[in-house]
Amino acid sequence: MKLLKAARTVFERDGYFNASVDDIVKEAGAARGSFYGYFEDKRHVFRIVASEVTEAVRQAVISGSATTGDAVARLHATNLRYLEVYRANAAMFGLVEQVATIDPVVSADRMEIRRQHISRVSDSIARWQERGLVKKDIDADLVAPLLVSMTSNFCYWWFVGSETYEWDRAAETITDTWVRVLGLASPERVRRKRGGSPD
Amino acid sequence: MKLLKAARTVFERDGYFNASVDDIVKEAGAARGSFYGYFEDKRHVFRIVASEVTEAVRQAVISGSATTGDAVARLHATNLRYLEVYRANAAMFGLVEQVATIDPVVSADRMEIRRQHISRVSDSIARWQERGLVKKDIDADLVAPLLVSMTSNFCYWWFVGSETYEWDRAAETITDTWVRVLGLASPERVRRKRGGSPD
Amino acid sequence: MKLLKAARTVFERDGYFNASVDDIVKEAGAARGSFYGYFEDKRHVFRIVASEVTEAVRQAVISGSATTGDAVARLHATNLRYLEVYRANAAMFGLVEQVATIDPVVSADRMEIRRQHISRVSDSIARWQERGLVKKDIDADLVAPLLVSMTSNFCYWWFVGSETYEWDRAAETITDTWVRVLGLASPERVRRKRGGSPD
Amino acid sequence: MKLLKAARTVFERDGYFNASVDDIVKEAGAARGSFYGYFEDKRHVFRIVASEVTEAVRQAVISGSATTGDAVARLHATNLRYLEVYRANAAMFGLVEQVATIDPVVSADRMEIRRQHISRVSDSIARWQERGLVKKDIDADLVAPLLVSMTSNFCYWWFVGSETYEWDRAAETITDTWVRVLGLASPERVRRKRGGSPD
DNA sequence: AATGAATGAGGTTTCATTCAT
DNA sequence: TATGAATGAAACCTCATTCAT
Repeated sequence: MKLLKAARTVFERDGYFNASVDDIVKEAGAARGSFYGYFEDKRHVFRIVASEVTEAVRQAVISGSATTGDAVARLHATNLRYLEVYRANAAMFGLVEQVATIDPVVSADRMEIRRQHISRVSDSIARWQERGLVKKDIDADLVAPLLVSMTSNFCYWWFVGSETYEWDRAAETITDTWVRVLGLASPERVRRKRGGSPD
Repeated sequence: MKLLKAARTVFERDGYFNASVDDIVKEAGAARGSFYGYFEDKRHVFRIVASEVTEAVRQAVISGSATTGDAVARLHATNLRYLEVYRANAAMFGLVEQVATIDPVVSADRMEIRRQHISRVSDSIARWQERGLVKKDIDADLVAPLLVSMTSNFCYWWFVGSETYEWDRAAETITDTWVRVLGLASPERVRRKRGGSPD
Repeated sequence: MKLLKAARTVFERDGYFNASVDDIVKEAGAARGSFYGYFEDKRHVFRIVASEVTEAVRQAVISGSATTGDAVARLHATNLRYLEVYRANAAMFGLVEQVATIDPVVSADRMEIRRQHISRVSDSIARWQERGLVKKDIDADLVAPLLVSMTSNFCYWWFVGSETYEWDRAAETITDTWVRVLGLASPERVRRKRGGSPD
Repeated sequence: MKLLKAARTVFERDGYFNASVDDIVKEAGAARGSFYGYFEDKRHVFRIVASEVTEAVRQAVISGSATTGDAVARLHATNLRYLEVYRANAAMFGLVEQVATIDPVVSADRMEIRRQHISRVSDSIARWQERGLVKKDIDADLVAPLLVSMTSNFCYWWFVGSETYEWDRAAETITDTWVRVLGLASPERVRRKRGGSPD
């Protein structure tokens, strides 16, 4: 919708706190009062805009859970999908972090994404452990949040902040680091070798 | 100083955006105008309060660079120091993340801390590589920011957010994860050519 | 407009410096914020109110430039028009002098009025000199500002200050003084070569 | 005194309204509170500074009342004295006009100067009329304030405002204009000629 | 639904003045 | 007398929100 699109434009341009309802309606070419026919207030419209983005991240993180094929290759594919979604929505994703610090609803959304992300990683680890690809002494309840923090926060400084990295090398190093942390062996390697110090 | 202490109290209680200069002077039992004898505005007083905290983090991260002794033990000590400083200043540290999104000065401070933290980790990795404790093919320019992201963001969700972890186990898992990522062998282990989980 | 009228009322009653935006909105029966929908600040609204008055003066000073008829009679008519406009807008005219000392825009307006006034007088003198009603050795570049100063400042003390003069006698003395300064002879008098006090 | 001098400096530099007590004590190198040991408030210190200036003008206007000698020459001398004092104290004199619009005491002082100036001119006219140098039909009660307005306001625009005139020519034209207004004949001319149309 | 003028609470900031030392 | 920190009244201005049209 016109106002929703305008809101996202203004938020991305000015940030949440500098954006005023006025700026949004001006951007949309609408009248001041029209805004309140659609949204309760600035928070409300932000929550809606934000949910578009968080949904995209959820998709990137949740999908592709095929249980067959090469584990490392699939992990890498998931990581690449995550990096791409993060980069494409960097501005809004930065804003979600910003607004989460003051809006309980956005904060809850943000936590829910992380929760799901962690959950998905935990499940993967458990599956790998069952298949003997990851040692049983890996504490998934701690390692999963650590890996999610590592990846999401690295993306934050890369795509929202001003750190610059080379795409391929960064993506590969991320996956490589996951592999080292988990001692994740490719199924082939498991077959061939005994097991698992990270290479 | 009275107003500085009050400012920190109010910021930690109400957050940056809900805090007003009025609240601060009320908390300090001072008059409205007194505030402006010491600070230019709310931003200014926040920057000062924040710099106290960022300085504490800097100390935790920078100090203790003895080059002898057990590498893993010293890494663990540094991590513990970091966790303790983060926990002790959790509220303010959360605020720094919050305000960094809108105040360029706080943002620059925040970036500088990260830069120094990464730098310190890079240096450690380089030293370990020279001593043969870490393989040369570890890309410190990417692994250092990844490790810093992992640790700082995990602390954020733990101490500022509402995730709960058991202190000892979390601390040990963090160090353990660093060790796995780097393939860091204790000097002894290097000598004895024996694997083992870090203490 | 409601606020503009209220602003003028308050300015005339309290002066520029004692008037607050609050007083103006209270006088208008409007809300604080309404003011800023129309004006940027107190200065701005004053400039608008002032421009109404300066425009009135400009009209009084510029108009009626018929080139025929009795010179003295027409001079007197112009002077009367000036006195009337000054008296009718005395309060505001005093304020313009007051605010001109601190607001560059009002100051520029004030100067422009004087410039136009002087210019108009200069032109008249030149015309009279061409027609032989005023001697060529009159230095219009100096005499015009002197006459304008005389008239406007006399009005200031009369209508804004507390000096009191009898209307007819003052008006006639002013015109009479202009005539003496310029040695302005009525066309008839020039023809008849007879002196006479201006009507 | 140190504060008085500083006050004048600050007033002349910043104007009355922009000048703060703070600026004055800073200029004087004194402490905030010291000011109130000497003056009641900003108005008070301005009144004192102003009275120095108004006294100078009073002197220029009142003195030199010798009743003998050439009338026009003495008039010119008085006018020159007035111009010189005005020019020398232009900044403060402008401020007096400014502050007179809001401070009753300064306003009264300003009026008193004008009253004395007018009075002095009236007396001169009366004396000249007795001596036959000025016609009896000149209405001194109106012509005196007109001449004072002319001279003082011309000086205002010249020395305080931004109008520029050549000193000698302006001074002579002023006196010349007085002479025309009054039909003032030099005693010599009176003796030689019959009477008095201004040359 | 759309409009946009009007609202007024809420914040910011200044500065003349006081007062304990 | 000198100091300068503290005071607090009084102004300023913004902006989310309402409401009559």
